[in-house]
Formats: sequence, structure tokens, C-alpha cells
Amino acid sequence: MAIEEQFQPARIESEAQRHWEESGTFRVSEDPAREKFYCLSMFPYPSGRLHMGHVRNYTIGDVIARYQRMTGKNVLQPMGWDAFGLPAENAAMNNGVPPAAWTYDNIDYMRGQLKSLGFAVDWSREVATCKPDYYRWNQWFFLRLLEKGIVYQKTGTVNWDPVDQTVLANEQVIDGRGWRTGALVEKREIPMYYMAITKYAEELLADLDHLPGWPEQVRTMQKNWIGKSHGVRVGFPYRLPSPSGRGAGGESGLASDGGTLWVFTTRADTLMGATYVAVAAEHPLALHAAQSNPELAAFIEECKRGGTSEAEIATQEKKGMPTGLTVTHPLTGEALPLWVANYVLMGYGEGAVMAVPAHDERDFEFAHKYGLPINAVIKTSAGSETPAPWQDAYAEHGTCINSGKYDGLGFDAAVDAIAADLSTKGLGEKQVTWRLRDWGISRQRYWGTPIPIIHCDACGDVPVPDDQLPVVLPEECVPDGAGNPLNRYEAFLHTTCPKCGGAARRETDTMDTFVDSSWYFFRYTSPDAGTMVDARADYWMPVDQYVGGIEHAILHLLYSRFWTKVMRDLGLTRVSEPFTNLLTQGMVVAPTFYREGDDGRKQWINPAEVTVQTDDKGRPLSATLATDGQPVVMGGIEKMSKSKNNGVDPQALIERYGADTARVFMMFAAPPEQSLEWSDSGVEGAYRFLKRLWSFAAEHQQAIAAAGEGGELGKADTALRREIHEALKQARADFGRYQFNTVVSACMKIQNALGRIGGGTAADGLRKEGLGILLRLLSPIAPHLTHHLWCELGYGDDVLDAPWPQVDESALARDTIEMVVQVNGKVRGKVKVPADADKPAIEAAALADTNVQRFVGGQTVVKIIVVPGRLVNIVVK
RNA sequence: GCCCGGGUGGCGAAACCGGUAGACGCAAGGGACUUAAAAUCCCUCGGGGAAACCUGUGCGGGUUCGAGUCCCGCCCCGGGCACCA
Repeated sequence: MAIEEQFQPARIESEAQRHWEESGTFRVSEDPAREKFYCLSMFPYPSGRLHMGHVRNYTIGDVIARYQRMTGKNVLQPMGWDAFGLPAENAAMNNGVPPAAWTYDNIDYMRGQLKSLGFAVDWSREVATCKPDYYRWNQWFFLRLLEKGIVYQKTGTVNWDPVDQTVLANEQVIDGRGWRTGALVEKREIPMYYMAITKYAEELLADLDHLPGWPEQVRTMQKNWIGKSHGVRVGFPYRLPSPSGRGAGGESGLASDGGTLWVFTTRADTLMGATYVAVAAEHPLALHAAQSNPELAAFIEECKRGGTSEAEIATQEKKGMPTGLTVTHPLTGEALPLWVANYVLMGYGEGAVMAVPAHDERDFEFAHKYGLPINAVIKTSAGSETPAPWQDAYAEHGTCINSGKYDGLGFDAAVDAIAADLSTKGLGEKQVTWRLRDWGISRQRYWGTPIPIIHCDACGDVPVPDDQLPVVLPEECVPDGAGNPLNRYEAFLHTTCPKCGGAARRETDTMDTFVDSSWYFFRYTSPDAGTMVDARADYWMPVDQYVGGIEHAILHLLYSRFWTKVMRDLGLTRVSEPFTNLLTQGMVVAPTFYREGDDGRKQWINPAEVTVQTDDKGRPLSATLATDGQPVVMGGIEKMSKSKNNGVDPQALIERYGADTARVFMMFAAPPEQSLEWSDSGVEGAYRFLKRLWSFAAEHQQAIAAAGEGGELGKADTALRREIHEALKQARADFGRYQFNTVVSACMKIQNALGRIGGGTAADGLRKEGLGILLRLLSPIAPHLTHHLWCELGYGDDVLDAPWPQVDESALARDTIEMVVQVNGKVRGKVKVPADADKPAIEAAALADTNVQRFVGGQTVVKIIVVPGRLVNIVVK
């Protein structure tokens, strides 16, 4: 059958997809005889429609999967849905649709979109985390961890909206106010379940050095996040004044007469310079002091205002207030004032810090603001005093001064000596601390995995027995923004105590959705197992290539690493690290536009509705809304997101040009790890490229039919054959390092070379070879078109099973090469020399060049540098 | 604020180990074909200059025969910051 004249992507794409589906091409099973390759892309949240970031992510993953398959591996590429989460609850509030129904609809629509892009996915392994047969293993695993003491309860801080009487996510707190009510948000302490990720901190840190397949950048970020620091725990004894009336301590749980306030410091060498000590607003000592100090109590209330995020706390104005209490310096016995400061975090370290204003920038500012003493105790490169303004050098390690017996000691010696003296007094010792905090997994939300705990008045908190799992989440609730609907859902709430059989209440908190995504890659290997995983996981795990957004560099990847190690310790897997190689895909970004409403809130406007005015150089000057012509504010270029309304819908692109064009454009526009700014231009170029390939194939088919094949290559064609094999060599290397933009570029070069081949039967032979190379190289990127042409041109049954093209080294051989000649580093000429010319011959040829002579003439040649195959640099004086 | 990246023509980018900066595309301009348009094909295309040549990889220094690439100091943009996923 002849290749049609018109390139009709819609038809050939659905044909190819039907072929793959009917042949079960991408359905895989364990085969110990073959080398496996587990290629995984981060599963999508079913938000409604695919966005450009998804298309990019899954195209990158698919190109890798198809490439690995063509090089002979048994490739597993699964797909699923990260289906629990906040957006479903928001949609419910807006539309009155239950999160479950909304989510399942979205999954159905997005699955269709994914299939239309032709991804080589084994759909028989599809997983959705909101289904009981998935999340029951979250619950089962939670219970195992509870038994092992890795899950435990303590209080945690949340954002509380006092109007809606509900807990808010950080995203729902805008400038310290609830996003729906506009009410000032407060911090509130509530009981939560935690996973003790800090028990694995040492291993999580150490194993980063054994992940050579991860980007250095991600390993560094995780290292800093885990944040191992060596320091000293220092005790500051205090006495509480005995108050008249109510009992001291009392509510705050303090001993009535006094105790020791512990702080952690990485700068014990500066202890002699400590001039005050500060505690967090929630610290028991602060609360105690506030009992008799209304002003302080008001300040502590004020500190509760605002969100809980670290960014917000770190950028807020530093404020403090004295408690009126003092603590005793453990070495000098001096009384130091005890302050409450809003920059001290209860959740980090001891919730208290010693302040050395002379050598810490934050303490320096605070001391200046409140007139606290500043005592320099380290000689730094900035000298032995610390006059304002702050200089970074003040924080350097140096030699102790003004520190009594410690004078003259360097950092390490001073820390050792001070730690030893503290230890003798029972007021300190060396300690390792971590920035990493335990993972709070309780969420006061409906659309998540129910925490399998039952509250019984008689027996306390009782774990749900395994044979009662899963605790099924009712799917018909519609959240309204005022708390968790499970708290009002009687049929879920009421149960019997597994221990005593009496009436009891179910826990209504659900699990953080990071729980769901911490092990889904295990479930893909054994999606129908009656256990969490089965032996099939041993064949497929670890994931050979993980592909996903750089924005997940810390949390998701760290939780998954932790989870895998815990699974290993429970005997569920043999692997210690889930992802051997990691490709952090750059974000798809787009300009943002907004207008400010009367209430000062930003209303984000989609770029598609905006007209941008540019200067004569094409730089944007201003923007207006297309519908009313009035100006909008340009908000900068950011990650495509719902919240900034700057997404571009890929659906129109796919419908108009087809999946292959979308895929080629995505791969060609930027290397995978770089961020990609979306623009409509360039898509046309990708489409033209595919159309040209199509026409070329059709003409080639006619030529063969007319004249037959065979014949010797002509002389003129050896140069073109070399071009083709050089491009092939480049493409093979670039496939190997996953730099797909230059793979596409190499394919375009091959196509350009093919187009320059002359007529005749000999030329047909070269065309056949070149086209065969091009179709195979392009097939991971444009699988539909290449599948169709490969069959039509009679190369074989399925391009996926064709051998990966090899470079013919003899085609690359050259008799002469051209070398650049520089004089003092500037290009002054080019010379052709025999490929096997030796150094003296090359030098002579370079010096003989007339233009080179002009620049060398009359000067002394100091030396000549020859870079074989590239250039000659003649250094003259 | 803290941690991690990035910055190269009008635009997306390439240059893999320090060796011809701008491959491959997009846009633009000119031309061919066409009654015309679209599509397609050909040519030009960092800036200055008639040319020789000079200049140019965010800015300022440095190392080197030679720097987009390495070092030091800045500026700007983006990602993450533990309840968005």
C-alpha cells in the first residue's frame, strides 16, 4: 500500500495506538533472563486536565522507556493517580460535587488524554491512591510502624482560621489571613501522629553519597535539608521566684522552684559572649512568666498570629520581650536575662537559644533593637570588636578573646574545652542535632486515607485490627470549608472498640498525601497482590530511572527514601534506595498577569486572554486584557500553575497537530532538566519537520517502486553518508545522556542531508539506509509516524523490535581535515591538512597561510600549540 | 531570611574534557511558484564597518597560549522551605 500524500496525524496515531493496545505491546512480566528497566514518571494529581508539565514529564519518561526498550531491555513503564488531596475538596466547595466523583471523572478524562499521547505504558498496572485496595496498605503499614514505635503521637502546630473554625494548609494562608474568610490566622497546637524519620537521618544522609545517578544539586539540597550539625547542648540553671497565690509551674509542667533551661548551639566557642537567652513563645518558661505578666501574655498572643511556614517566620520582623526571669550562665555564674523572641522556633532543637550578639547576625540585630549588651569574644578577620553595622566576618570562626581561661583557643579547641567544663558541672555535653524534623502525617481533612485508630473511653486509642482493614472512607461527603465532614458523619464515626467491644469513636484525621506517594512505585510491581507487595517487586525494584519535577527534589524524594528503608527493615523489600537514577525535569513556565481586586487580593488572568505590547526589540512593555483593552499587571514568569492561572492547555495542541508534533516540540525546545518557557511558535516548526519527513518517505517509496534498488554509491554521496553517520553518532551519544533536544537536532540534520542526495538508483540505496536510521532514531520521540512509515516502507514489522542503528566508522573517515589557525588566541586562518599529518607538518601548514603570515610577520614565535583535529595557536611576541 | 539552580542573537537553544561562540530550529526580511492567498522551495540573518578588521556569552576582577566553560566579588531571575502536589 502506498503512503498517502497527506500527513494525517489523527489517523495514523489512532491506528498505531490500536496496534499497540491489541498486541499488548507494552504489557510486561518478570523475565529473569532479560535485563529489566523500570522507568517511572511521577504520577499525576488528577486535577481535571493534563497540563504542559505533565506532557513534558511523561514525554521525557516515554522517550527513555522506548529508547531503553529498543536497546533490548525488558521495560516497565506504569502509570497511576495521586488521587487524594486538597484540590478535590476545593472543587467540592465550589461545585457541590463529592471529591470522589470529581476525582474519578478527572481520572477518566486524563487517562484518555494520556493514551492519546501514545505513551508506552502498561495500563494493566494502573493504581489510584484513593481506592481502598491501595490505601489499606497505608493503614496496614501505619499500624506496623505504630508497633515499632516509628509512628508516635505528639502535638504539632497548625494554621487555625478562627472564623471557619478550621485548619488551613499553608497554601490557604495569604499574607497571614485565611483565604476564604480573610481572618487573621492563628497558630494552634493539636495532637498529631508523627513518623520518626529522624531515626533514619544518619542513613538518609550517608546514602546520598551512594546515589551517583542523582543530580548533585538534589543531593546537596537533601543534605542541607537533613542538616546534620555538631554542637553542644548547654544548660542554663534558673530559679523561679516563689509567687504568692497560685502554685508556680503548675499548668506549664515546670518544677515549682526552678530547673535547667537547655539550649543547643553550634558555636559553643562563643558561650563566654552570651548576653541573653531567648525562648519560643510556646516555651513552658514563657508561658509560666506570662501568668504574672499581662504584657508578656499579650505578646505571646501576638506571636501566635501569622502562619506556620518557615519562610513566613524567617522574614517577619524580629520582636521580643523580656520575661523578667534570669538564667545563670553555666560557666561564669552571671545572671542573663531571659527573653521571649518570635524568631525562636519551638519545633526546632530545644525551643530556646543562647544569644551571642557579637557573633550572630540575628542576635546582633535583636540586641541593637532592644539595647542588650554585645560582647566580642572571637578575634575574626574583621578584628576583635563588633561595631555596627553587622559584617559577615563577625560570624567567622577565630580565636577566643575576652574569654578567661579559653583565650587563645581556636574553634575546635574552644568547643572541646567548654564542652568538657560543662560536662563536669552536669550542664552540657557535645551533641549532634538535625535540621530534619519528624514527619507529621495527621491532616484534619476528609479526602485522604483514614488513620486506623479507634478512640475508646475505657481503653484509650486502640489500633484497628488488621482483619478490619481497610477502614473505608465514605465517598459521598461534600466538604464545605468548615472542618472535616467526617466529624459529622455518624455512620463512619460510631464503631465498637476492638478491645472491650464498647461504643467507640473513629479517628477522623486522615493521612498526609505524601504517604500515598511514598511507595506507589512498589505497588505498580504487584498491583493485584493481597499483600502490600509480593515477590514481583524483587524483580523490578529499584526504579532504574525516575523522572519528575525539580520541585519535588526534597520532600517527596526524601519521604520515599525513608519509606523504602522502613519497608526494608520490615522485610518487605531488599532495596535500600528506591530510585537508582533521577532526572529532575525543568518546569514549564509562562508569564503571569493579574489585577488587584478592591480587597487587595490578586486576580490572576490567563496569558491566553492577555495582549502584550512590546518595544521594537520585542521586549514586553505592558499588557492589556484582550476583552476590555485595559491594562493588567505583569507578574513575572513562573511555573505553570492553577493558583497563578498561567497554564496553557495542551489539548488544543494535540488535537490540531497530533501527539507526535507535541512530543517533538517538547523534546526539541529545551534539554529535559532546563525550564521551558511555553510559546506557540516552534510547534509549527516541529510539525513542518514531520511533514517533510512524511513527503520524503512517500517520494522515496515511489522512486523505489519505479527504479528498483541497488547500485554503487557515487563520489558525491560519500560526503552525505558521512554527514548522516556523524549525526547518528551524535544522536546515539545524546540519547545516552538523555539530551533529547540535540537528538531531534541530529534527526533534522539527517533529514536535511537526505534531501540533498541526487537522483539515480545508487542514491536510492543511500536514501534507504539514511531513512532507516532516521526512523529508528526518531521512533522514541515520534512513535506513531515512525511506526507507520517503518511498516509502509517495508523495513520490518515493528520499528520497536528493530535493532538500534550502528555507526559505520568507515563512513566517518576523512582524507583531509580543516584546522583553525589562531595567532595569540585569535582566529586568523584555516588550513587543510592530511588527516594523518604530524605536528611539524601541521605547524608548517599553519605558518604558510598568507593571512597568518600577516599577523606573525616580523615577530618572534614563542610557541605553537597544536590541538589535534581542532586548531593551531601560534603565540608571538 | 535560609538552601539549590539559572542568565549566550529578535526568540528556543548548541558548544560533552578550557580549543572556530551561535549547530539545529523559530521569528523577521528578500526572492521563486500562484490570478491571489495558504502551503512549499531558495537566499540573508549577533552588533559595528565599504572592507581589512573590531567587538560580543548578566556585571566587575583574576588564572591561562586560549575562558560561555575554571577562581573571587556582585546584580537579576526562578525553585524549595516541612499542610499545594
